[in-house]
Amino acid sequence: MPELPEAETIVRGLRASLPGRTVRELRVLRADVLADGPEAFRKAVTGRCFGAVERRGKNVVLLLDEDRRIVVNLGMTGSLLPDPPEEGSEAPTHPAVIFALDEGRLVYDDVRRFGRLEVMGAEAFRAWSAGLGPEPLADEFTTGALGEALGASRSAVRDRLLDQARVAGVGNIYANEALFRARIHPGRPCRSLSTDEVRRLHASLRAVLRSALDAGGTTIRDYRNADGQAGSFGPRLLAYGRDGGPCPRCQDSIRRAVFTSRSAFFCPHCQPEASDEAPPGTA
DNA sequence: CATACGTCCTGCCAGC
DNA sequence: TGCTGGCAGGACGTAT
Repeated sequence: MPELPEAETIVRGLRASLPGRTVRELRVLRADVLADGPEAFRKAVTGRCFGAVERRGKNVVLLLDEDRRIVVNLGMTGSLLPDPPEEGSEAPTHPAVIFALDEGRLVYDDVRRFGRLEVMGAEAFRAWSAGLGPEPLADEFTTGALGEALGASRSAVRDRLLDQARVAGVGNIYANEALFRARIHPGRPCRSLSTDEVRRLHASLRAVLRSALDAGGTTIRDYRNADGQAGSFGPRLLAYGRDGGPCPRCQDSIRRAVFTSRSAFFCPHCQPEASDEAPPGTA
């Protein structure tokens, strides 16, 4: 489940080796990860040279010459691994696409193949990026920007945080963690949040993303998944995956609830379902 | 428009 | 012990 911190960790790893490398040959082992099919992809990337490596939300963006980009949506278990592997990097277990470079290789590895690779020209990329919400770690992402993203929706705040068109880069893990830290129940309707709750959520979301990034991301299970470098943030998750365990704040039991077909983790004591804050609009 | 749900895919693990 | 069924979930497509 690569989210923003995991995608950014992959990006930083690739920056050491990828820029300046040329794609000599493409080996497609799993065509279904290529959004526009293997032939179009091969044609679009073969002979081209990699430039900067960037990130947008949970997506890794590999710049190519002539203002083209490979946008990599990592899905649940995707990763981009340099071969030979860098220090501390996992070896590929389920290679789907192999870029043979003028020096070494770049492997797109994906166990479940929910990930997708797509080549975009400048205009297509602009349009795609414009469809995503703001970057939560950018300076422009103020409390007001989060408030706007949540809006007056009746949707659960956890679900809204997962909507990439509202905020880019947040997945189920960090949504739950941010809500725990902000002491907001994940099922609360967005419109019920007070100004102070939005402020707390803004601060906790940015804090948890930064901390996870500093730790190189989260590796939930050690089965060959996700991030190239096994992240060390897992043990520092306070609520996610800890149902039945003690709340680190009040020692009540963390609970798991499923809504919109996804698990939510929360402390029923610290994150009451009904707000005890001032009603919306009065704060 | 918003919301809900099925679909993709494989590995893991609880339960028999 | 070995098998099986359920579960995990990001994003998209279709339905309401």
